[in-house]
Amino acid sequence: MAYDFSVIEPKWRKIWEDRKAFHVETDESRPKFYCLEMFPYPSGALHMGHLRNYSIGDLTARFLRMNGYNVMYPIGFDSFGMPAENAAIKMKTHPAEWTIGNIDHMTEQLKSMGCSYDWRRVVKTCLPDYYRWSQWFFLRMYEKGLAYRKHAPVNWCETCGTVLANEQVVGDGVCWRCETPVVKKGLEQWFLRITDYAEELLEYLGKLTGWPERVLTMQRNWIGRSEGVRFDISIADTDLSIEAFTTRIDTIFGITFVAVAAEHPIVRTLADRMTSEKRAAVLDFVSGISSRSAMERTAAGGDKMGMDTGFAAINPVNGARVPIWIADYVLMDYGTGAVMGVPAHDQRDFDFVRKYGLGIIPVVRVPGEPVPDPEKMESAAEADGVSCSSGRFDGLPTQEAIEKIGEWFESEGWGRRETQYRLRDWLISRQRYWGTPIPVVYCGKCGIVPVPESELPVELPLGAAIPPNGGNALLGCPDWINTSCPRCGGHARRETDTMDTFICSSWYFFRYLSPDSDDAPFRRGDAKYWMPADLYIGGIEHACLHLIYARFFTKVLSDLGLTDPNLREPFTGLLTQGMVIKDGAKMSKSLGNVVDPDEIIKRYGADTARLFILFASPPDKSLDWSDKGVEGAHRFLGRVWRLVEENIKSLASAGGSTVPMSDLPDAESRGLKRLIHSTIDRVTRDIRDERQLNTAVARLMELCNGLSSFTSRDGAGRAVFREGVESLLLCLSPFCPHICEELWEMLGHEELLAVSRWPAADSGALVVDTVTVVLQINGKLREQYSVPPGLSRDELAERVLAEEATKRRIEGLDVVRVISVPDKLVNIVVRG
RNA sequence: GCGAGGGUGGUGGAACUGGUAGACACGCCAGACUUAGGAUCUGGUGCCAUCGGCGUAGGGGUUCGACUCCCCUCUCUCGCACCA
Repeated sequence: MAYDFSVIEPKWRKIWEDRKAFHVETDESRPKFYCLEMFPYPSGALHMGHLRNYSIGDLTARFLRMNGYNVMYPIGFDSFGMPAENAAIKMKTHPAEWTIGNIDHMTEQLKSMGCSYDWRRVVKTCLPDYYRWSQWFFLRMYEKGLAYRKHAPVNWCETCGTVLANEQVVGDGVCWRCETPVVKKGLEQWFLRITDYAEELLEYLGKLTGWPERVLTMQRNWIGRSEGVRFDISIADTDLSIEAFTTRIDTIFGITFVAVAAEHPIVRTLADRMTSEKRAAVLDFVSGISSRSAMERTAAGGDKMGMDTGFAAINPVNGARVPIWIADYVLMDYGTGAVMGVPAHDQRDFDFVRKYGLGIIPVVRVPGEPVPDPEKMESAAEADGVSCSSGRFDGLPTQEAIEKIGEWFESEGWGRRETQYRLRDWLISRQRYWGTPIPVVYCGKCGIVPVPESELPVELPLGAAIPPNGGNALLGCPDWINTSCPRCGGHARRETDTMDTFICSSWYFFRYLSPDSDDAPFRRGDAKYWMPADLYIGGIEHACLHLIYARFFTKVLSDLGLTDPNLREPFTGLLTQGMVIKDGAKMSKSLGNVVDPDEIIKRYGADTARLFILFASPPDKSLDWSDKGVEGAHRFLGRVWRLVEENIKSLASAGGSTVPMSDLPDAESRGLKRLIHSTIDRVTRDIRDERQLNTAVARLMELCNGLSSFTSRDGAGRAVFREGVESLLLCLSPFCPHICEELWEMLGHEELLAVSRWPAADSGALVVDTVTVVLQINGKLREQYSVPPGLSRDELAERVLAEEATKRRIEGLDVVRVISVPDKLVNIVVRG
């Protein structure tokens, strides 16, 4: 009987399901492991990235299950969002229909992979029994002031017809989904106060030791903390002032101008006090800047644009009058929207001054050198040094000057020290239909009124017709929009914006734990037992999106008292899988280098697909797809199959007992026994400690090769052979579960391999009879010798020096030194 | 520019705290079995060569000994990018 995966794979999936092999429950008496994967968006079909993600996840889940852990390993679908609406228009269907159809298809695909999910726990975020809890969280946050509505300049994507959060504007200022350049628009929108958590989000990054450094750095940069001084600069000959923020208050004596953002409100105020001609010029300049997208603004290659307002600012420390300019490099949404211009010590200010011919005043010098000549400066001196031309602060090292001048500003009442973050509050409104409705109504009398908890969920009207022009379908649902005010009973309008889908994915990993809970989003006890997730596997593209939002949500849930107060982080370990590459580029439809997982599974089986993916490269590195490599993996499984099938009689008669090393009569059997246990040892360490799944596979291939060439299959040898085959199947089963399960059954086992115990390496079987040591002469390899292990430094040197070959090698040479490393080598240093 | 991670055979990739570079696999070559084989099995395969030499992006250093540690340079990928 040949290896026929098309029969074996469905057979075992059915048996696993029938025997509920992967059902899991909260069980305080057992150690838990929560293995979480980034759930897919139901775009239509799985791609190779999914296959890789879930192969790694299933391997982990199966490995830990066999190692005695109570393993939570769930899956779900992140099923709200734009693509469903686009597809609905294109294919003349309804987003719900399209989405549910895709979920069904992808569920079949996921099942065909043989992943050991607890399928009872599937979460679909587009269903009311899920999103009602997103709405419920929103209400809790609204009560606490964490959800609020404000008018602000926001990011607008014309193609998607909606606003976006800052995190969803990527690259050169384009929409994360459709890559349309994003423009600013002033709108009243809902926000979540994630900035309240900026400090903790940053601080706790230091505790996430199981996260890749790369992701931590990206989040650190995104949160962007900086300490500085916020202070007032008064405007000469007016009653006005401007607030500025700086991290380099030590350079305050070097101000030669003040720059404000084009969008800064002071610009209008000042414009109103200008001559009509000047005013028109200024407003024209400002609207020119504002109308450009972020992409256009940065595309100019850093060339800075500015215009003099004609007004002067007064430096608080010395009364110096400096011009106030409008500059396009000053951003309204960071700091105060105004900066003090210190060209001597800030490259941007320097560039600006170069262009517009403003002055330069150096106020920091290199210790031991004179004050630099501003005429001869070629770039700004941004490095620390000592203060100069700064009155009584002269001679202070930069850090000390920052400290002292900051104190001075506070004591004079000119300003205060402050910490700034780049992180902005999370804009969650979306002018889209296919999302979680925001549970508020607008009443003419009462204003914003939250929908009472008892009326949740606010269900999305499924009858809505999707407008072909891409607008929000909810606007076409008057019966849904028009409602009564929960407070006064009068007429009210429902909020027609829905929530950002990243809300859905910010807490789904809690819902998995209590999927049937209908009086709370999840049960506290379940969360206490399972959270935080021990390993989270997914792509790095979510480093500053989902992974920040989910951390924020976890902290909020904890502060709302819904979870243990100590649960501050959702994911202990994070594994960011590498991309799947083909022909040197990421798989993509436009390049035409996509390989369809379905076809691979159909042609070679899921076991082969998984094995190849796990073998071809370490999980966190990119993976080069190779059709030949897949065939190689398939061939290997064929060899494993034949190893059992062709020896089944001998294997069956061997029984289950193992023979200790000392009872093995021949060297070959002892060698195999040693190989078996060193393989178990290495594979276990590779998976558990290093996540080096590719080398784990390599070890198992070596074991298979060793078993294939093993000849003494009688008596004690037969028992060792069987032990080897069983160990191979046990260790290989997390990689390719179906074939291993089938062969396991052929060996006469009734218990499922999937729930069998992972083998333990017998340290007694790891001992070796001899070791190979090498002779080096001046560090170059010359001879190899077999010696007993454990010789001392001197014994080894003596023994190697006594060898004829050694003597020949050093004959007539002057031995200067002999270095001996036990069990490794002897290096003879010679001269002449 | 800043930050992170890489650069090892024809290819994907191994190499524990410095101690036999190239595990394992792909490809290739040769052979066996076959009507045939893109099936399977066996052997070979870093480079140059006659001993021997050279090899982990390049250059320097530390060391008895360096893919591994230190310094410099080049290069690739990813992320951020006027953040005051």
